[in-house]
Amino acid sequence: MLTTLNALAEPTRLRIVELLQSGPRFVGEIEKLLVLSQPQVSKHLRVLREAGLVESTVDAQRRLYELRRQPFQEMAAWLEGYRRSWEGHLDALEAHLEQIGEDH
Amino acid sequence: MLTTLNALAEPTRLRIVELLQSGPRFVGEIEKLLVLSQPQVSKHLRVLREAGLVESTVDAQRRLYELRRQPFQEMAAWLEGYRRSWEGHLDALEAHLEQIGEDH
DNA sequence: ACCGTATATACGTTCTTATGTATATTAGAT
DNA sequence: ATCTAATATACATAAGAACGTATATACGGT
Repeated sequence: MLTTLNALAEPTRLRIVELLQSGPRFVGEIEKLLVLSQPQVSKHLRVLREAGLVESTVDAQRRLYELRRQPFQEMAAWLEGYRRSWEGHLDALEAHLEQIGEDH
Repeated sequence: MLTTLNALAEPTRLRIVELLQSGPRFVGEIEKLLVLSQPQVSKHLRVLREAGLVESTVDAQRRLYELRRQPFQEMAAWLEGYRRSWEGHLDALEAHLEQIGEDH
């Protein structure tokens, strides 16, 4: 979770991830679309790759980068814990409704 | 989103947030439970507070800190975008099955 | 074999941020 | 009014990370 959060908590990397949400892109595409220097893109992609957020496939001398599902699923699962911890805090009405629905 | 991610992308702060998931705590409690220096706790709580992740209420000279729901809900909503983008991206087989089932 | 294109890496520099130590603030108790 | 407890802040230092510039690597085309 920490490595995922750390990778995303950088403005440029978050922009790259947001871009990749629309589909896979080559390094050069990212560079031009987001107006970044080429080494900057490669460096950030490396961090994202090592964090498991993206993976690349080779196409001649170009590399196509795309998002991996897993870390996003893990974040969602992690957030579930918080959602539940709040759901668990039932107020009087909710507790009553819970009670009523119990044996259905 | 960035400020939220940034606040969470620090080991000590993430530990504090995880602790607060179990319920509100005083600064001194956090300090002892996580074995941190007092200024360290205050500083991190400040970052979390300014990022909107926690809020504090005053009780005599102590301050009770607790999580705020909003940023977690926002993260969940943000992740929804990614979940949907994958649901939408059908591969060849899925697209075919989709095609077949079209007029049912 | 050579050249150009695409991407990655190395290195130095700067900026940000976490930490420790010391001190300020605030509130309650005596 | 003074003392103590709880928390926040200031300042200096150190560690990590991002950026730019230069260079290396890998691959296709000629």
